[in-house]
Formats: sequence, structure tokens, C-alpha cells
Amino acid sequence: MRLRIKPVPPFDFHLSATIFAGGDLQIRTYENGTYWQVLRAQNTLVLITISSSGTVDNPELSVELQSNEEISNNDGKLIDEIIRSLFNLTFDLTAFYEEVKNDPILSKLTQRFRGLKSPTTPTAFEALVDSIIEQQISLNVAHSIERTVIKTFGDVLTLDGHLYYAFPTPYQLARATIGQLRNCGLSLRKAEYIHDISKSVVGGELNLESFRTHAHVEEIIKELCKIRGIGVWTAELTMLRGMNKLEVLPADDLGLRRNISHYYCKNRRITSEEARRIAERWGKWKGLAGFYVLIGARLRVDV
DNA sequence: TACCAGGTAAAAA
DNA sequence: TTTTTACATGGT
Repeated sequence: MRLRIKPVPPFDFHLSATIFAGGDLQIRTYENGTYWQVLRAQNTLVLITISSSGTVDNPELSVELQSNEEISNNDGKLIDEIIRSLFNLTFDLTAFYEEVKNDPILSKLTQRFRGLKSPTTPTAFEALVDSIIEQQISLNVAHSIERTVIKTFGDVLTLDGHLYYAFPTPYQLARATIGQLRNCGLSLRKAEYIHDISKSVVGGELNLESFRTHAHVEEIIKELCKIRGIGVWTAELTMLRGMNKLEVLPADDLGLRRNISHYYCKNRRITSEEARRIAERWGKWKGLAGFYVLIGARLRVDV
């Protein structure tokens, strides 16, 4: 099956997907203009392969769907929705660009990265588990642990002799033992957090997806922070990366604070309060603005 | 070798 | 109530 998706312009697929370049070939990566990963349909795993068939101002994505089962029309619709969410395709960047135009630094970055949309995970659960894994340790170590968790507990799709892994479901992580989770490199604490949260999701006490349609960001943070293992940093990162909450800036984040300081404070170490104060000038979508700053700093773009 | 890395909860003071 | 410590592991 093949889908054609029309993102809201402007959208630069190459620029937006480049952050995944060099990713694990069996999980999710972007190479030679092509992005791929496994998504979960109703009853089957589907490998999606996305490439651009349009331009920044008239964007169109061409998506190939492959599975070992038949892909129903409903599955096609579901996957279509997930892909729109994956790159925030229905978000209108022109409104964001208007919002930050009075800040000279972001003005420059948005011109340089016109069409850049921030990526999300297919489920809020995945963003939450990733965020817990990424607490305190370097991203390098965290990503290695994430890959191990995915390949240990996630379902595998075999196509043409190639293996592709899907992120584990709450059920799969709830069923895992603490010992198995620790063997992936997780600390005892983090193994417990992830295990507990997975059990709550399976049991129905915690519905992470329901927060997506919840408008009051501060209330979501308050709710998430009641859960053992989740602080403000984890809640905010999960919302930005897993619930399409582009207004949320994870200001406690060490790396993001470094990136903000690179442009606004001459690389001096800044507090999260200082970061939030600087973000005041970015208007409504502070999380997306932070993403532009992050990408700018990573690509060493001068302003 | 020691120390740090995109935090958090629990122990100690 | 406030401050200090333990935690996993790869890189420097």
C-alpha cells in the first residue's frame, strides 16, 4: 500500500528528518532521502518508508507501507494519522514564525531552518519511557540503553530477511522483570519506574494518550509529577516529544540550557529560571522555539 | 583514574 | 524542612 500525505506548508522533509540520520537501521533512521520505522496498526506491524515527493512550499510525502499481513483501509487511515503526528505535519509554521519575529536570534534561525518541524514519538508512552531512560545520564548512554530495551522487549517484523523492531508496548514492559530491565543497563530505580508505569497503563489507571486532548499544560504536568519517577523535566519532555505540545519548553534540560546559552548568554552555564526568562520573548510555542535553538546549536549556525 | 552526563527519590542532617 | 547522596554506563 502507498499513501500520499499533504503536510501544511511550509515543510522541509529533509531538514526535519535529518535529526534521525545515523539511527539504528533496525529501529528508525533517515538515509539518502528516505526515513523508515515500524508502526503498530490494529493487528499487525507495518514498516513505513517515507520520502518527499514535493517541495517546501508545496510539500507532499510518499509513504510505502509493508507488512506480512494484509493492511486494511482502517489501518491505512490509522497510519496516516500517526505519520501526521510524527512530524507535526498539520501544524502551521507561518503562525510560529510570526510569533517569534521580534526576537532577532530566532528570526535568523527560523529563516535558516524554514520548513523545520519537530518530531514526536508514535505514542506518549514511548516518549515517557525514553525520557525516564534519559534522566541524568548522557544521551549517548541513554540511546544505547533505549536500543537494548527495544530489541529485548519489542516485537520484530521480518521483511525480505531484514529485521525491524517496534517500541515495546506497555504490556510487554509490564510483563518484563526488574532483573531483565536492569540487564538492559537501567538502574534499579529506573527499572522500577518504567515497570510501575507500564503496569498502570495496562491496568487502565493511567491513560497517557488522554492528555493529548487536554488543553491545560500545567495541569498535565501536575498529574504526571504525582507518578513516582516523573519530575517536571520528564513531564515536559514527554509532552513536547510525545503529545505534540509545542508550547512546552523543558527548561530544566541541561543540553537545551547549553544551547540557549550559546545564543543568548555566551555559553555561560545558566539556570532553568534564566532559560524560562529568555523564552518569554518566544511567544506561544516555546518548545518549538527551543527545538530551533537546539538544531541551530548542533549545526553550529551563526546568527 | 576520576568525573561528568539532557534528574529523581530517598536518606541524612 | 532542607541538604546530601546513590544511581547506570560510555566517553574524556
